[in-house]
Amino acid sequence: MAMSDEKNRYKQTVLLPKTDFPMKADLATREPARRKKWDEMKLYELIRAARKGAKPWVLHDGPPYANGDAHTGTGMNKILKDIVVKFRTMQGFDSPYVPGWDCHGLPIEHKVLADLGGVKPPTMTVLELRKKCLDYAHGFIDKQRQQFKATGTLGRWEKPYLTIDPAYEANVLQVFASLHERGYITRAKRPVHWSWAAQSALAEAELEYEDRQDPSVYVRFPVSTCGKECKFRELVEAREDREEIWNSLALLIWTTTPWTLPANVAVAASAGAEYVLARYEREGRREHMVLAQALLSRVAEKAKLQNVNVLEVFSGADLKGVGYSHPFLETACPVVFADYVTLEDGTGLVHTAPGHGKEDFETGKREKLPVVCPIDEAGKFFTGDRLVKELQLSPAFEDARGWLKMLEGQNVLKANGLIVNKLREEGWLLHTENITHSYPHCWRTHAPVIFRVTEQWFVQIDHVDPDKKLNPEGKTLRARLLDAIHASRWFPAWGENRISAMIENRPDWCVSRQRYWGIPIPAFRVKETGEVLLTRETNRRVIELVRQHGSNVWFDDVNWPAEKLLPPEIAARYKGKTLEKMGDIFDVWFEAGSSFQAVMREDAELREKFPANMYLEGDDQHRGWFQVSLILSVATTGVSPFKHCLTCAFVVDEKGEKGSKSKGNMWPIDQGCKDLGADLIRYYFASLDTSSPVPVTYKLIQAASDGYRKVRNTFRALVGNLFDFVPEKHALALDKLTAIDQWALSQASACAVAVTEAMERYEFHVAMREITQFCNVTLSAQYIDVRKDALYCEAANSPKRRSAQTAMCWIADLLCRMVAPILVHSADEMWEFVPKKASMPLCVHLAAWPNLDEIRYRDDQLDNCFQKLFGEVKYLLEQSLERYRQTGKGGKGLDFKELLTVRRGSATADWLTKFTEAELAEYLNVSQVRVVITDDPVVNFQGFEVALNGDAQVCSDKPCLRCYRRTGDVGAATKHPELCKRCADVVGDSV
RNA sequence: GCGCCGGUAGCUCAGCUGGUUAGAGCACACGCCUGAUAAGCGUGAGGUCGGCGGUUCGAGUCCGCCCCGGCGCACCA
Repeated sequence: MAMSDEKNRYKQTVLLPKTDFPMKADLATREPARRKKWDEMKLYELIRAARKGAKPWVLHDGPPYANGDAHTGTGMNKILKDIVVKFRTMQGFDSPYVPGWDCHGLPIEHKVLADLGGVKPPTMTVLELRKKCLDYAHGFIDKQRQQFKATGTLGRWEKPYLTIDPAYEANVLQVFASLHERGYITRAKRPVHWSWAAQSALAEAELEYEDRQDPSVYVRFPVSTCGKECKFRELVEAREDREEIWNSLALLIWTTTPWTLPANVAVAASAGAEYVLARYEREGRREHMVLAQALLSRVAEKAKLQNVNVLEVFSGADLKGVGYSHPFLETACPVVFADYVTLEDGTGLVHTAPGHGKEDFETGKREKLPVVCPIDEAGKFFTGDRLVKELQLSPAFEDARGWLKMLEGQNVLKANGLIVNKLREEGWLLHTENITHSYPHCWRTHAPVIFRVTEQWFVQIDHVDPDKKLNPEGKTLRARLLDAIHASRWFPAWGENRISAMIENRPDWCVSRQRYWGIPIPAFRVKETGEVLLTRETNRRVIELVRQHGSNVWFDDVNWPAEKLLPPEIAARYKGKTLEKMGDIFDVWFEAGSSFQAVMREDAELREKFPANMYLEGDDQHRGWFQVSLILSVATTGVSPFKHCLTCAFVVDEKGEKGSKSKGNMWPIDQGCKDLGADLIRYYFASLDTSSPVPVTYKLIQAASDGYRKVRNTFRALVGNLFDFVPEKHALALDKLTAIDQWALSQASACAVAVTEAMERYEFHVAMREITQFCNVTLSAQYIDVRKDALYCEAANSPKRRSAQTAMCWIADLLCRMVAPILVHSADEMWEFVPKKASMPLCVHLAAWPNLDEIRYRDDQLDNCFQKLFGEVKYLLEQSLERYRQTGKGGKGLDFKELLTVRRGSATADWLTKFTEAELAEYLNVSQVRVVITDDPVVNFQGFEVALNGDAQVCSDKPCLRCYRRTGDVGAATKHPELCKRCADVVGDSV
């Protein structure tokens, strides 16, 4: 048909958007290609070179453990780090990222041993075992490196730091030597958390509290002797029935760890509490016992005691001088007093075993009680003479009742049951039941932990460093740590409180472990005398040898006997004696915590940049890496190793359960990147508040893809309209732009300011929200929609069109830069479509963050007018149009004209008249607008009096064949009878 | 048990120092457009702002108590 031909003819003159920037992201194939390109162009090195000499801003990587896959949690951590680094880099900082791995430690040793059948084969040397551990670690470093790189994270992947590097090991020893020289280190016999499954001491950070069922037992400890001055004795002696009482009198104690009963050496009471002497019957027998008054009824009820009578009530202090005989070892033990004895549970009489509890140990120290600990590394009772000796039994003890025989070699958990049964058989057991309580477990083996007194190396948290330079005020390390914490900034802010509380309460740090896969504590022992040798000189020698040969020198007795590890003059001093290397290694936390020294203060690229600007890890690191790093750095350098500390929460699954490798509800991060796209995953992490638990599932991430697509398509619309725009040639000056284009730039500036501020606070989800809002509302629904006519239909080089293009080009550039730290692949792809000036770098990651001083273009008046126009007038109009559409008289905006009635003198009239009717028609996407200013009341369709009413009316004017507008002047140009005047002018003679 | 943080539409989040009918995006329903098209635009529905009480002329916003979730500390004998 002729009409259709006509239309096609004019269509060719419409400047429709044109771009090769694909609408479909196709992340799965494009992302790997882009990363390959980055590798080939050595992007990371280019960035380093470009920022050389710039002000440094370093995020120091906390080393993930080189074991297993990198899952979503570790992946999120790396992504957040990369966002920060890319942002700071764009801001112009020299921001190198050196990833690292934690390579020593029990989990790897455990895995390797498990592959060997659980224990080190006798034929295998320690060196051979360590070699297997090393290979294992290397395998996972390579694997995880690939997984992390799949997230688009840039860094010095080819030269990471590894805690197994000899140089790193030497630095760990250096930190230790420095602590030692400053007096922080002590070797002492103390109760420590002991994992019998891992056969090693554990630090606080290596404990996990889990629920566990244990026997709760009430045991009678028979009263034997009472001192002469004993008030309790006088009480009983004053009674006529004293004979009967003495014959069946016991202290009633309570415990949930029956296996510690053999180590019992005392009973602790509260001097201030009220106790009773009670008579009762059970199983037909009459007995007597002492316990706290407040707990009598509860105990009596539990144990179903009959005819309970309180014979005497007295103060706990009256028990001074009471002695009892251990119920099965028959040793004579005292009653002591301790302030931690409470009346909440139990009997008010506390079974005290200094070998198996921290408080018991302290009580034991004060009361000069023996420390008994008959349990070996594996959590089993000693055997034979060793057991007798440890229990401090007299040589005459014959074990007539078979207790020792029963206990010998038993695991503590098994012993629980055995002891309870035998106590019951012998009649000591008043009552037993099972209780569930949370109990510390070994974080790796998940076996319950026990307290065991051993000799260990400790870092003393309350030590006062004598060095006036580092510690001018003579404070304890604990106090200085709290100062350093306060001097750092914490994101979120509550992190400061959390770690402060932990530091305030923490005990000395037990840094020794009894394992193979780690860095040795470089102490020697004189075999003949037991003297422990650890000096500045021996440390120096060992550090030097480890730096040259690695920590294996300590474990290589063939090539490196003790003498060779000692400085010659010291070896000479001990001539004739046998020196041996002691067998402890460092807690792995000590290694990781030394990274401030081994990496930040040593690495050629980072050396000058200590302390780091940021540490960023999961919030569990408040008691882990943050804490140990702080301790070691403050103790040896006097300052916190970081200025900012940012934490993220754990990753959880759709049920809100903590993701864990063992549960299998987490997937490897590279698999997710492959399936969903790294940028989408990055977008997802950046769009929610990572300071509270982060749910991560494929479904949730896919749901976020709409937001991602909106950014992509908005950008596409912008650059699609820039196909014929060359900034240098066509860009207009700011003051020459059309009002709506100026407004768009003003909005973009506001967005950039908000985004920058959010990024500075590391609140990426706020930044993403700003960007999303900007794309969805300001750009897509308001600005671009309205500018289409100018872009498509005005003459190619008309000021109006060039004005719109100037703004769009500028906004496209801004948008691309703002999303670059997050959508690392897509932004770089977008970058290729931003019209380039000569000065712009090849890759967006080499580009600068929008300079707020330059772009801070705001026009409040303009913002106001357009906000009202789009917010109020347009809404009014659309409602009006909707009413038409619902009657079936469908149609697009251009089929309508709008009558705006405004009350004269109203505020609305004030700003509305700043627009011409033609502008209003354009901005409201209708064909014509008529503004009527009236003195009469303005009434809306519901009959309410308002300042402004909008009334859409079907426009019967003929539509322009080219621009669809019904402007009323179609046909004015004789040459183009189907076109409006504007279009006729634009088309001219070209068709 | 103690402490910290949070509980706002189906989802992800805004709501500053208390002040008009509590917002946005997505999802949903309905519709428009077919010149951003595996796009775009519009309208709509949807919330007792965890619960109860209090302060106030007025509270999502302040106070108290309680419930739920997360976390930390302590859970010791």
